[in-house]
Amino acid sequence: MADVKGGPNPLFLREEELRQAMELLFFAYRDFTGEPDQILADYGFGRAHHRVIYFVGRNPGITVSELLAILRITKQSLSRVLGQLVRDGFITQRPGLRDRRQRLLELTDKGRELENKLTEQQRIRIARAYRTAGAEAVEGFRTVLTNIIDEADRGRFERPEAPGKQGAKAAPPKSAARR
Amino acid sequence: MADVKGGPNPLFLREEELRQAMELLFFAYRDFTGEPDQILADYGFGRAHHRVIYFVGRNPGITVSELLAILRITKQSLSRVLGQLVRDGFITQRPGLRDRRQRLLELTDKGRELENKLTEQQRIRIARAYRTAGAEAVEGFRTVLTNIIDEADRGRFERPEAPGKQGAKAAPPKSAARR
DNA sequence: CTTTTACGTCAGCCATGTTGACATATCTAC
DNA sequence: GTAGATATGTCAACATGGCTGACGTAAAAG
Repeated sequence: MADVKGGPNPLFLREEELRQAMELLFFAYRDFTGEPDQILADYGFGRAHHRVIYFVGRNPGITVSELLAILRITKQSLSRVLGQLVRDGFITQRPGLRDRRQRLLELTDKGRELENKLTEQQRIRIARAYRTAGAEAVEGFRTVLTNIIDEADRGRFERPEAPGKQGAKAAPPKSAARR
Repeated sequence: MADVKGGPNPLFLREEELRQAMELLFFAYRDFTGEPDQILADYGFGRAHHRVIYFVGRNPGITVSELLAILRITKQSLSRVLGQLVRDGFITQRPGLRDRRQRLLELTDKGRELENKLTEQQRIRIARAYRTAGAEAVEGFRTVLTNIIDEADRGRFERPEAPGKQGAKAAPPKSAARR
């Protein structure tokens, strides 16, 4: 951690730096996801339910395939938790207008309530970290994390002020406007 | 991010900003952990094995309880994967010197080899993101992530140049020097 | 000497991922 | 309008990796 500017072993420093990043990700994700679990347990749900509720809440009218692409799980796995959430009245399905094979997903009021309860602690945690770290650090946080993400999904996080390659994507992905 | 100092709807922007952070974490972690899995499958292992191998490699001589505290799982869960790794010759155990009830864990050569294979892609991914984002962004990334982590574990990531509260912790946690 | 600690183990349960096969409704193209 | 592709669902079986609870042993600590 001393030995900046071409010390005796820059490769070791690089390695150490990379490993610290990996651990930061591990610990941050561990703690970030750790809190909502008790609430979920009260409902007989797990993290998978949380993820589904979250992304349906964020993308009202999302299709099943879009959700699958985000979560990167099989339809059978999704079907299990999604089925429960629909049966228990947290999510509604309705056929697509243009394509009636699709099941457009949306949170019910009950679903929105649970979503809010679940993410509240996470929002507080992030807000605290953002406040403590300051705007400049937040900018760096976003930049690095975006670059860690597979290129295919970076579009979700494009900033309008980005100079250079600003394609034509301002809207989220494809969903959201299919109601 | 626009709309500082009381724009039309600062609360909405804040909410949006926080949700983007949550999603950045989700996608980054999804892609960061996604790659090593094929390699693990070749060995008949899963992600749990990877985590154990990683943290034992990082903290040679770590005790079982320390590992449990990092992973935040039960000893029964750890025992399953750790047992396999020891039996298969990736990790060795030896009794502690001061306290012979402890089993100090260490990677074997075989273990180190696998560790390297597993984290290689992850190191490449982080290195690419760091290079693209630049030193300043990296600094912000570290600052924000550290603040997302539970206070109890932030010590692992303390920087020597940090002004203000620099306690007396320079060495990692407690392990590492117990051989 | 008793209690606490560090670790292990057996047994069973649950959540959540997987593969493979098959069914149905609907859209698209020829 | 029929054939094939697509969106979704479902059944069955299996693996991983969490969990709880109970019990055991060796060593440290009082």
